[in-house]
Amino acid sequence: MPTIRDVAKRANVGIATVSRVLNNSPSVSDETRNAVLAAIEDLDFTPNPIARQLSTGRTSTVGVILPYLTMPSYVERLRGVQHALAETEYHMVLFSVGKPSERDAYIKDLPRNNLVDGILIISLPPDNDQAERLANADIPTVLVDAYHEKLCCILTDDVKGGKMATQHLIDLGHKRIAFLSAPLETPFHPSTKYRYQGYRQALLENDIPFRSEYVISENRGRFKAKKMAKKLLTLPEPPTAIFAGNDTLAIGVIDRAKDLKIKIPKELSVIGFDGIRDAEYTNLTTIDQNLFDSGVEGVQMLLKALEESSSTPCERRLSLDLIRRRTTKRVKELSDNV
Amino acid sequence: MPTIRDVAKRANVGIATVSRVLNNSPSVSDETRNAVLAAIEDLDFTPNPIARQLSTGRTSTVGVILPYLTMPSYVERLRGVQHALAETEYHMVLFSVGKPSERDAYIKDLPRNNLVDGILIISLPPDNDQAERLANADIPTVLVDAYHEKLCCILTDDVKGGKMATQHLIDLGHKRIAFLSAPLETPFHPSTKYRYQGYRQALLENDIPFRSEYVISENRGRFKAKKMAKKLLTLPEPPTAIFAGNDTLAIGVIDRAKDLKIKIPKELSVIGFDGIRDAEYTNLTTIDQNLFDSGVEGVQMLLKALEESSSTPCERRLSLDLIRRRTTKRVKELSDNV
DNA sequence: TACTTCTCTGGAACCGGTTCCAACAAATCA
DNA sequence: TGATTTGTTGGAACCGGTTCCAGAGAAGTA
Repeated sequence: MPTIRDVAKRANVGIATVSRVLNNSPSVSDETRNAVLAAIEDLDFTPNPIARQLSTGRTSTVGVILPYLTMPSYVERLRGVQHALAETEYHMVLFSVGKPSERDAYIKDLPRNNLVDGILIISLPPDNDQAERLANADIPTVLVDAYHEKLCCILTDDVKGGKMATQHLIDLGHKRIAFLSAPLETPFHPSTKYRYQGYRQALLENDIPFRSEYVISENRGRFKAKKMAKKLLTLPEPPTAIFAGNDTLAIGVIDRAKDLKIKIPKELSVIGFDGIRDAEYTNLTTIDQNLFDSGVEGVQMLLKALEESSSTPCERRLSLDLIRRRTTKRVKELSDNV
Repeated sequence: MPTIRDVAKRANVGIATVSRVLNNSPSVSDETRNAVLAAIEDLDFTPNPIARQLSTGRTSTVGVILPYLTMPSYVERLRGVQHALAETEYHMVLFSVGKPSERDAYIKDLPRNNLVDGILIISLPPDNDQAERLANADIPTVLVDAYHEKLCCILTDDVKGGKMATQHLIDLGHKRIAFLSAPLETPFHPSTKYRYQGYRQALLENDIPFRSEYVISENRGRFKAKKMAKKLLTLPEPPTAIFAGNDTLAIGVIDRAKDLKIKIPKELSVIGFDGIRDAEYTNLTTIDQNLFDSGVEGVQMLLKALEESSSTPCERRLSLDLIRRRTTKRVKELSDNV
């Protein structure tokens, strides 16, 4: 592999001049520049990025820490990150987290080891210690779908979204509204819990009594959602609407309802949360939290921080959109039928 | 940030000795080692990986080139890669490809720029020129779900899989078997075309006449699959079984069949291809091509190549498993009903 | 005792870039 | 004309590790 010195020798110039040409420095005469470019061409020279990284201290790499790619929402956010980074000089190193200890290890090491210029953490809220350390690190960090006052964040208001979903059902006349989700307490992201809080608030504000038998949050995954849905739908007084903690679960609910010959939306309204692609395919009414955009905006915020090398905490709130499709309907017609 | 020289000074040793301690060289006395370790501790020293990379020439990084994460199968393969790499010292840099020009650029640059120690290419077959260059590069390449004689490959026999799927339907007594897929000619991966070839072969071997109206390959995505399925199912003589080019499409077919009140599997058998998670949720009969394992094995093959620094082409064929679930059934019962 | 061998250690060179600084020629100014 | 500025250029130092090689001292051998 030819080096910058080989190029210098061939072009009869100094190594500093070659470096100037490589970095488009204006203070090189056209004549010299052309000679250097010719030498580069002749030798098929490519600068070694590692050497450049060592001497500049910049790696042109962004580290992305995110949960193991089990849920479509993580994938969609990652897609947004990828899309936004593709247009830049930055590379993307993926650190996928399967258990809390891995998360802690990555968050501890990454800011210190000079491997990346900036960090993007997706759906993994750091604790106070970690946030403190990240805020004081030499490189910037942006949280996507997680909040800490000391850091820059791209936020989704899950409480508000939970309220929007529930309110939509209430607006359609529903009073027997169930909430179905994965377990509320998780080692990772608390979004499900917030959505549940939104559900409770909406009920409260509309004077609809809370019924604990209408809340089921046991398992994750579409397969398990079907089991949970059966419990709800075979209650003596089943709900007329179900708010599922995410789209995947909502699709499971719909599957089960079809199996039980319950017509959607005529006999049961179902609303999801996230806005994943499957929701579109299945015509699911949902709260779209603009997952892809969250990745894009996370990158943009990080790039800005890299440019300014400022590290004041900042936050950006993503919009939440109610997407009405074909799984929710006015309850009036249901009453008519009964 | 403290450097190795700071540590050396503090421990009253030479820098070479500190380096030896960092690399667990046996030729350091316990006394000296402890002194160095104490100094490292005192100064909170972390070795700079970039500097190490420059002097050793190794980056401890694997580059993964794969199509934009649109299809669940890519994600599942990536998950396998991630899983296998997590247990090693290697990091993973992601190069996601949206259009052919990006693929070509990555394949051209990555082997030359010293950024990664090895390359994993997923579902993107290189042309002869590219393969030649990859084979002659200083770093090893492994293809996952793609073949070239000059390179190491993890292979899935799509033709065989297509045959297996079709044969399964034939074994169940079906004769009116349709094939529904995304377009057969794509700028990227030809797997769909191979599956189609398997379909044709199975028909031929079983003396079942090919009917062109039973082949539809227009669009990709579950949503579009529903439209294509309608065309098939409203034919004057509709098929009794549909082999869908992948699981996502198969799920679309099932959706549409439900809409049309066609009972599955009683009135229509549906088989998919891939073995994605959604197939399990929806109880879809499918050809499981062990996507996750393909990623794991790709990494293992690459690690082996990195260790041996040999570059003889090699190949490993992944098994294909027919997973019988609830969307295929003997056609006899159908005939009984008619 | 003298010599070889072995264990442990440190200095210097090296990886391949960037950049500070000094130098020189040509151009500008007084 | 001499002094100063401007435009280019090259050498050397630097980034922070690894590693070759030489050397000191201890241990082993004749």
